[in-house]
Amino acid sequence: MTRTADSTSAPPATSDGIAQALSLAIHEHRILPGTKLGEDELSEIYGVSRTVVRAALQTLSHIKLVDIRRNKGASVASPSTKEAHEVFEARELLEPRTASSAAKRATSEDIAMLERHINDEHAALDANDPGRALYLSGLFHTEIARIAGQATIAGFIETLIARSSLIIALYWRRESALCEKHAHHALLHALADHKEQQAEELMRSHLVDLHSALDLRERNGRTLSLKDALSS
Amino acid sequence: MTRTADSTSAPPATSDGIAQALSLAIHEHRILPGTKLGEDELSEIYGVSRTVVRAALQTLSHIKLVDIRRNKGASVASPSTKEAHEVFEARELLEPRTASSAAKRATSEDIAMLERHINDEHAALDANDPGRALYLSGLFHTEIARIAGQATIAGFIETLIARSSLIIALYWRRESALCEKHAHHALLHALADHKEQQAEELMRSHLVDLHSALDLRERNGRTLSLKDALSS
DNA sequence: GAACACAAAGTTGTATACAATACAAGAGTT
DNA sequence: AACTCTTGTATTGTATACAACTTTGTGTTC
Repeated sequence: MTRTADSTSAPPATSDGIAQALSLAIHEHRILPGTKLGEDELSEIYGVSRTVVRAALQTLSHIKLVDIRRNKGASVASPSTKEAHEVFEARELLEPRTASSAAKRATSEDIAMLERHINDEHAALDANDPGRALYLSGLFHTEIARIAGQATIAGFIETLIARSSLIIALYWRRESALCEKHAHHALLHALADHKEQQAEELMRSHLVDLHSALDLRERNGRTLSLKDALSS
Repeated sequence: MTRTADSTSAPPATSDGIAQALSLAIHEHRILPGTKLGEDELSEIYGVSRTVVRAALQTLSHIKLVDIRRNKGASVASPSTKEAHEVFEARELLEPRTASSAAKRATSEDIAMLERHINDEHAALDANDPGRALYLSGLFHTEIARIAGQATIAGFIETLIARSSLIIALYWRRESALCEKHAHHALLHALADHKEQQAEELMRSHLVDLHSALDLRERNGRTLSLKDALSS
């Protein structure tokens, strides 16, 4: 473990560093949708001026991780059910094809890295750290996109996965993440064996699984996010 | 106050307004790839402080329209040939399916709006304003994505089209934009008649056409952009 | 004359001060 | 008691001042 061990101990005094730190905290569900992100508060935490905090928040707002409203400030975004559907539909459009490309191009180092990610994910689950497990689970998808060698599409997928993390925080239904274990393992084998079509199909069904594991009935998520916000 | 009544009639003193004005200028090829965008210069032009200019530039850098390097400032991005391929491959993945959805959902008002856009585009060509014609041509695509009702994917397509404008500025080969005329007309009819599969296929071949109309041989585009920069 | 070193000018990065807006509480009136 | 208007506080938006860096031009040395 190179540089883990600290939640916020390594202070990233730069704008990108702060954006990344906040992004990680959101991915790991340590900050929940709806949480207010005051500029003064953050600038004190990271020991920089509001200027750089504002830049970080603007960055995050571009990938729709935080919501900035004029004269109202920034808060962690809480996607509506409609947005949730859109995000997963976009993933279902992009990721299967990307998995296919990845299966064609994956090297043995790539496979080793993915295997490492899966192991880390299991370790996080065993350590009772579901937030980190979720983050690593997302990383598995972004790495596949990167293996596919399409940086542009990989960037899109990265933002979609970030938003998925918010959606899961708001609308997740089942307790079991066991299905994922198998799905990721199966995907890994398909990629290692360069079975393009199989990888594509596995990815598609995996995403449909995730999508259907959400509770997206109409009772719009705002109220739920409000409740979350109050609890903090 | 030299508030020059100027090119873009209404002076947008806000950060988003400036970003939009610059984006439009880039779309219309009034600012070419590689052009330096000094903060002082822009802040004087728009009559605001560097603070808001910086925010606008950061926004544009997020959609890869401008390139910001630390301590070096901002300039209009000039995509490499690799990036150009990626952008069009991403479009070929996203837009056909989107056109299909649009064909299913298009209302008569949607069709009327698209028709208006095509007419405007022809008018711009007749008025010898190819930049504006190119911008409107891109708008045609973004409007189709919007009709499809997938705001997330529409956002992706919007950024891809913006980058396409840079790519065209750098690598466009043919003179004739006539092919587009027919392609857009044919697409319009397919959408109006709700012929989903036909719309999907037309969009795909249209994009392949555009892609192949680029000169993306390896002699990387940086030099070309430099030449362009010198000519201004 | 060419190469290097250094100085000066200009540009970007960051912090701080001030202005404007939104939110909350309280006083006063009906 | 309910409502509204006013006032005070807190937070965001913008401008400006200062620091750090990059670049450019000049002068010195070999």
